[in-house]
Amino acid sequence: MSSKLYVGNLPYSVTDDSLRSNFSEYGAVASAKVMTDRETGRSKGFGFVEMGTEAEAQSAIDGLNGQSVDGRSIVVNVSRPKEAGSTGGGYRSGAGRY
DNA sequence: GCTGAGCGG
Repeated sequence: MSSKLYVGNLPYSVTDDSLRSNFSEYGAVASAKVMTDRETGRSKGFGFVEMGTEAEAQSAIDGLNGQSVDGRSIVVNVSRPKEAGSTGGGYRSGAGRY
């Protein structure tokens, strides 16, 4: 399931609805969650968006990754990318596959 | 009405 997208470097103006709207353009958004600080109530600057399918997720990445939003380049990538190579250390094989 | 780590629960 690589339909989970990690969105980082987001402006504090972005909210769950904003992410959903932005990702909704590229596909069906299963769930959009912006990590807003519970204590201060401000956005942490990153969020998570889960698409219906991986294709839509990749489409959203290809469309929103590295794009300038609010004058800042946002980062859109699959949640917890699997770094191929090294054995052990990091994430275990299973989730994360292009 | 601001600032800035980046993978939530």
